[in-house]
Amino acid sequence: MAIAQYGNVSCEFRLEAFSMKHTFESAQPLTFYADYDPKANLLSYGAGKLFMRLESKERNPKAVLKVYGKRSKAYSLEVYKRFRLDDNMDKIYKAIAKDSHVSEAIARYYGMRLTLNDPWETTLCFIISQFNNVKRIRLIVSNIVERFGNVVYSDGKITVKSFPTSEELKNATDSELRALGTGFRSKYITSAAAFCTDNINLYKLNANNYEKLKSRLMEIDGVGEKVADCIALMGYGNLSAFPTDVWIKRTMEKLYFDGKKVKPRDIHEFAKDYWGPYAGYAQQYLFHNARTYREDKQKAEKGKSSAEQQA
DNA sequence: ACCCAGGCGGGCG
DNA sequence: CGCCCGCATGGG
Repeated sequence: MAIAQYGNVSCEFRLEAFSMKHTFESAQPLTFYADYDPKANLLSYGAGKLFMRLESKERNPKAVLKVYGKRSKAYSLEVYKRFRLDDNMDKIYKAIAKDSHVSEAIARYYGMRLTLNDPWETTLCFIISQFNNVKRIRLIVSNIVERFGNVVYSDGKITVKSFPTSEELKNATDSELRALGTGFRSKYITSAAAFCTDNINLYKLNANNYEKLKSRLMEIDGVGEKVADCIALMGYGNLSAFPTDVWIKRTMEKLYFDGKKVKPRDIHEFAKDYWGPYAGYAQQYLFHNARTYREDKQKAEKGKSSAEQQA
């Protein structure tokens, strides 16, 4: 593929630890509707009124991240912020790699970053995530962007739409949303959209006060403790948050609680004491490892057994 | 057929 | 408070 067809390079980042592949396979809000081409390691998506196209040349552990688009300072700052490129991964890895469980996950998914997403976008994505799986979350979010988003880029080959604002969604009808696959979550979506438009300003919440932030977010219909943690982590960049979903619960019980069933409160307490201010990064590595390494092992087993059958 | 998926709100004790 | 249940939908 000719680079020219992507337009001009607007900025370029040389990074010590950045993997677009692992970042985009790790089930974060922007990956729920981005158009990602793993062969070219090229990502396209709409963010607010921006269109982003990024290409990563990975030279593990060094990477070059090229950004195609408008050559402006605001644009490059947006990319910088969203991909948390100022995170000192060396320092973070040292802080969370306290045992082989985390250090092995870091080795496998070296360069995976948390992303910093728009608060409303994160809220909607994780309301949809409840009692759902990643594949379907991706589908539903894409459907919503396709149906309610505005075109931010179009070149004849690819069209990219922005994520709809709460105001753009609050008047959506129930049947309209259910047609997009939202199911029983449809009422949460319209209720949250109205609340975030009229009763709370997500853009004025204090990102640094973890407990306060979480309790404010839980005022939103359809946002409980787990979803609030996801929003705090990926929508506000509060790295103290430790979202405890079914995967993390199982993983934590197995690795740190001797296989015993424990409550999310016990897990939060452990995470806070053990990983401290970077607990959120530990969570993302354990979560991605639990899902992906398991899949890879299953594929390997499958390939092995079929190979044995053939032999 | 049955079980599971980045859970939540409501109702009950 | 804590516990239990129903909730839509598609894939393994």
